[in-house]
Amino acid sequence: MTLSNHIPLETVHEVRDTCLCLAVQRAARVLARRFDRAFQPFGLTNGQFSLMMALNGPRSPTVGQLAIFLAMDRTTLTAALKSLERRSLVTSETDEKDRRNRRLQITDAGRALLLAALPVWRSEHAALDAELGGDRPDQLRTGLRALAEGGNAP
Amino acid sequence: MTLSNHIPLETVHEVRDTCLCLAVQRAARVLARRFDRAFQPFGLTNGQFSLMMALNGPRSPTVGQLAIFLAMDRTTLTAALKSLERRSLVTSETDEKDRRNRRLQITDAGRALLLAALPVWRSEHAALDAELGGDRPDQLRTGLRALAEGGNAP
DNA sequence: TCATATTGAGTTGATATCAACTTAATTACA
DNA sequence: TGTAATTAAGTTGATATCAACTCAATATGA
Repeated sequence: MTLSNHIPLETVHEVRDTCLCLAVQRAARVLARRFDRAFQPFGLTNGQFSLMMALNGPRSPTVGQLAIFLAMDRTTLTAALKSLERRSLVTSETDEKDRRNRRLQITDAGRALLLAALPVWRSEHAALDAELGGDRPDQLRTGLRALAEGGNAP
Repeated sequence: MTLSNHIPLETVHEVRDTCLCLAVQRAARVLARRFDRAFQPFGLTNGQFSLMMALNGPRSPTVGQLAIFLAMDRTTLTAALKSLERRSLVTSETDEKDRRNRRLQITDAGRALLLAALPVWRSEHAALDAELGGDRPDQLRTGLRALAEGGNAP
């Protein structure tokens, strides 16, 4: 190691201890694994659960609208939808008012699967809240919302 | 839509507003994009920046140790290392004391690239801290650490 | 109306993610 | 010592992620 381009340990620790990007990626991996495993008996991932839940609103969202809601790149969503459509859990149809739009719907089978997974989400999430304890869950929700809203336009 | 398996809007909103997993995934995507773009001039992603920074400690970590630190699956890390080794930013060698272990090192070229990217990390992160304002950055760090420590064993 | 700009969505290519499984080295204990 | 259990790491296959680019439909303005 040349001294000329050495990086002081202080700096290494600064990044490790303060970088919100690193902290969020770590937490995201831990929670993704945790909920993926919880939903595994239903053949769902945490992302598929969130996606399908978002299709239960009063309006049929477009790909773009759903991508913004999930703070996800549109093209990532296109790929994710492919496997859900293949499994007939979600369908889509061209919006006849504006044929550029694709309106997404959850199917009865999708809704049934989601309903079956819901109690698992509730208990897993209650356990998580309890583990964090006190104000932390709400503080996290507030902070994470601010992070996501700070730039959910891919 | 059959009424028999309808999901009440209340439930949809409950998941949308309280699910920490969804909130973390959203924030993770937003921050990953933000830092990926900031590091783009250096040909680095946020993950590569964090990974390489972690190789600047006093000890040469093994694949497994680094995976635990990043709360990442070991096999994901194997794949990530492949492209960094191909670019000669990172090297590895078998630990002769225990030949199952692979010890990872950052190269001079890797350290130079990291040093060049460091000011960008500092300014981007300072901007982020400022956008969040007040206690939020520290509250987030505390909460995210608790989330990650709650289960960083893949 | 017609040409241009804008918008919504998809494809391609690269990397990221993890489960399930395999291989190799070491440790434990009979 | 020798065999079984454990540990570290890798491979394969599926999905996730996004940048760069393309295509089609709609909107805008001369």
